[in-house]
Amino acid sequence: MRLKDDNKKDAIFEATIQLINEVGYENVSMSKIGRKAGVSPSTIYVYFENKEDMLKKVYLESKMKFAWGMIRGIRNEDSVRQVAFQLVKNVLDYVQENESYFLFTEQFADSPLMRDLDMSEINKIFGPIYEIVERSQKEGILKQLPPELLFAFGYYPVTQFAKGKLRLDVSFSQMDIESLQQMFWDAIKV
Amino acid sequence: MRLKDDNKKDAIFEATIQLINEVGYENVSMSKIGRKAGVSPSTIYVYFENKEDMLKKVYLESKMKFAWGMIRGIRNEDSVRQVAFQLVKNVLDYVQENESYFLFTEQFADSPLMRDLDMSEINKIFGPIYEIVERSQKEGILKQLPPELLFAFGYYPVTQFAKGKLRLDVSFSQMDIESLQQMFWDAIKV
Amino acid sequence: MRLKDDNKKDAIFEATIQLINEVGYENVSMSKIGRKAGVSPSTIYVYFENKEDMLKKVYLESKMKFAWGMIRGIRNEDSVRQVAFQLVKNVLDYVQENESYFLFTEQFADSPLMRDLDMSEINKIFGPIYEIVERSQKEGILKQLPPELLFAFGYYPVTQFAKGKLRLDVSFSQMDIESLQQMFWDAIKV
Amino acid sequence: MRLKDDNKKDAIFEATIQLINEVGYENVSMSKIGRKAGVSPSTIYVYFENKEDMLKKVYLESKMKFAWGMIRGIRNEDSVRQVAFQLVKNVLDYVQENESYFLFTEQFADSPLMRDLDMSEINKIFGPIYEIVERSQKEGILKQLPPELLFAFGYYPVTQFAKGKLRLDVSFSQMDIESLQQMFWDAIKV
DNA sequence: AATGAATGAGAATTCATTCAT
DNA sequence: GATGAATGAATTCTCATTCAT
Repeated sequence: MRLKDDNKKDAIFEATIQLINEVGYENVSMSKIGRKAGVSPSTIYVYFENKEDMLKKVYLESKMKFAWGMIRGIRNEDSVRQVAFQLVKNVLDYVQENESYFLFTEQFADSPLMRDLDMSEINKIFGPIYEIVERSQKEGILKQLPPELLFAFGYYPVTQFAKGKLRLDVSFSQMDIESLQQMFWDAIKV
Repeated sequence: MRLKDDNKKDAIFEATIQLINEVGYENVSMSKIGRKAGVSPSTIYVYFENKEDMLKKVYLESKMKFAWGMIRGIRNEDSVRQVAFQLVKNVLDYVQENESYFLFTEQFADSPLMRDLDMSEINKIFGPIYEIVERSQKEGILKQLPPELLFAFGYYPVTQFAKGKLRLDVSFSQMDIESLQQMFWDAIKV
Repeated sequence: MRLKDDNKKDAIFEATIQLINEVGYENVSMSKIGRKAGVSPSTIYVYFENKEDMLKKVYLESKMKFAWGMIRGIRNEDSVRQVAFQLVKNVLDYVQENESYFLFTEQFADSPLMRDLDMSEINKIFGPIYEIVERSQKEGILKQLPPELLFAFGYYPVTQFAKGKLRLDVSFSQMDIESLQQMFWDAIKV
Repeated sequence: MRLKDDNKKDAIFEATIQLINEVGYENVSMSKIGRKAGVSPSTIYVYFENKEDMLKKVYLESKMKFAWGMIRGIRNEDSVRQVAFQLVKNVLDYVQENESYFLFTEQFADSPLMRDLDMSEINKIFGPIYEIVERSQKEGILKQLPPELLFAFGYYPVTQFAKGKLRLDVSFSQMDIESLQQMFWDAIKV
């Protein structure tokens, strides 16, 4: 009996992400993924129930990776201003270092396929940040608004800006980073 | 010889948008679109070169509609603060009044299909706004940053927030609107 | 616009029956049927919903043909003995003249696929026979048993006997026919 | 080295029959059979050459079982009338007590898969019956016809009748049994 | 212009069988 | 002997597009 080979699963993950970024979801077939991953298309069905199951799992893993990237280096005792600046920096770093993972998730963000996924595991990762926000709101440093609204200004403009740069194949300047950090901070601080 | 019938073209546009929102892009076929539009699938090829051509045209038209919605009621003589507030309001109004058009464009925003589209016609619509921004930067009211960066804070957080609400099928409160307006303004003003 | 071509439908019917007799149900694929019928496999889907739908329709049509063959030449004023003899003769004639249709239906008689088919249309064809049976039972000529039980002795031994002969590729002698008729009659008469 | 395990072989037999009755031949795969039998699909290949070989062996074994069931309790010194009545009774009893075996064989009776099987072993079981028939024909009790023709009236109407009852999930009444016995007897006796 | 029939190409998936342990 | 992983070959079915009218 052969043992299940984790390399194969990883190769399928990687091939899926690369291919979808290269040719778009609508042009990705199981046999193309298999070919790129170096396995038979039917082997994919040893590791996943079907195409949808596979895509969802790749998506969740990518999101999880992103979440860990976002909170990297943030400590509970940091000032909320520091945290805000760090978040923006982390997002930009992650996007740049994990371009293909990032673009893959963006392409599925609005797909009906990814509705109703259980994101609770991922959201838990942001627990510490929520605590800092709450504390800072009590201290009167942050606007008294739902945290989601505050996050929105640190996440969406940053990722969309980054996406534009990736498409043009240019990297971010130090000034870009500082501008985004400052604007985020101005948006959420009292 | 009958003339090409604009009603039919419109029916095809509308059917495409509705269908894609209902069942997702991957489940939309030319014959389903034809059926919903009340025409034969082959009739679609009288009006469009092929499926891709059609989707691109529907996408561009939707984006155009959105652009007009965004600058609605904005006049050159308005203060930039007024303009900023109006933009946020316009986005939210448009999204709410044109849900299916909006969701359709969002679903394709990151699709490789829509890469390399000529958006210059659409960008022209924002000409007056660019002028106001430039003027305000000279007057020292707005941060001295690329306009795209400024816009990013008035567009992405707002649309993503709106999308979340649409998914939950709830509308925006007056406080939601004011919060988004104020945060946008705080982010871009000096 | 091309018109639907009844020849194509017939060709598909015929090809299905021939193929299933030649290689068995488990080895018949839509593409083999298409090839034999001289059409593309996808053309079959213009005429039928799917494989199951097609098989059911071919089955029902074959059964209908058989039913008409069974009552051929039987008139209400015939004596029940005459009718019984005629039925046996008709079955044998039909089987011999429509070997492929007959063998096709036999192969599906016990298939789960053909459960729950609406046979009412077909059963109606036997209405006149039922009347004769009823009449004869009142007259004390036939055994007082459910008609299905009576029919069973005129149908199953005859078809199964015929099937055996077909397999050996021999035809029925006059004596075979007369024996089956007499045995049927002895079984059901009082 | 372990020995081939008859329990496993039996489990595979049983699983095959149950599964085919439950979901139909077209939906039965080697791995489903393995799962139901509690063995790996590849284990089946230890006991059988391939799927076809396995099905044929299961079929032959089932037929053998049926044959033994049919001659149960019949002794050479019984009168032929007794024998005829007993045969009908035996068939009905067997069908009722071994529903899944019986339905399994019926489903394959006309399948090309089961053509060209060597049934001589099974036919030998009926030797004693043939002797009784021959004797009775000499004594002028039975019609002077090929035994197969005589058997046909004791076997096919009975099994088909029984199958109809099984489908409706009802059992046979004493009157059903007696009717079938009497009709069989009337059909074959002089 | 309009259309329903027709189809080649390709999709996801299944499966009997073999492989490696 | 026993097994789960692996796969080539095949299956059903869909679909964008073209054809013939």
